[in-house]
Amino acid sequence: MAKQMTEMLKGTLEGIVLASLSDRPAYGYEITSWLREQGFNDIAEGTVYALLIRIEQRGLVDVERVPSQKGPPRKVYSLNTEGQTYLDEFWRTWSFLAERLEQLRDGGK
Amino acid sequence: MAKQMTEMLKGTLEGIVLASLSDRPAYGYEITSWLREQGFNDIAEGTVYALLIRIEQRGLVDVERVPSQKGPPRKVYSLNTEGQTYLDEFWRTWSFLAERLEQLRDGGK
DNA sequence: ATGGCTATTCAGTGTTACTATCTAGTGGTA
DNA sequence: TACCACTAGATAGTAACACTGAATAGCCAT
Repeated sequence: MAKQMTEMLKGTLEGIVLASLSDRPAYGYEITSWLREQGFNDIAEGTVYALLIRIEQRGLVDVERVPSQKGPPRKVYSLNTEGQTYLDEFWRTWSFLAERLEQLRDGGK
Repeated sequence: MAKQMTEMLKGTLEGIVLASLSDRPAYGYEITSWLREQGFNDIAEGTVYALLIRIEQRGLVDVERVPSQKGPPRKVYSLNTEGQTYLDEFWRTWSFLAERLEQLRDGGK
């Protein structure tokens, strides 16, 4: 992937996934496919799974193992209350950053 | 600093500084102060200096040593052609990401 | 049984911002 | 003089995160 995108995703990819989970629960493979549909063509599967493990260990999501007809059991993640709080905080941080950057882009310093 | 902001700055702080330099040349201490004015209260000085060394080594900026009446000589950085190209690429990457996030925020998945 | 799709895990790497500390030059003040 | 504050830059070590590449595992069709 482009190096700039890789670096820019740090911190934001987590928010993207949490925001997606706030819409509806999903499992890792599904999230990866969805990200690719959204244009994040080069996101590695390993990246998504590592992220999911992190947010699970931080207690931001609940996990349920669900059998699949197409392969090994899925780990379905859903945002819990703590995760929602964290997501709200993410949006505040994002908004601050986005505002500063928009100011910078049009209008110079 | 808030951990979310720390992670989100990875990749974007570089663009912010480059964008600032595209407006006018500046030296490290000045950039740090300016960032604080912009609301990035907790950015460490060491972070800015490290970033400036990186973009210098990548050849994105030109450097000039300028004596100061207030202290040791300043290293004044200015964006060069290569840096401008890199900044344009940064804005494209940022736009993509910002669009995706705005979509996510209003409208869900 | 083999290959293809689904699904998850893991070890190792590179990049970046942070903390904490250090060096240095200038000017003011006790 | 000695000390302090402000200006200005450098550096060693740490934490966090996305990536690479590979391995494991289950299901189905040929």
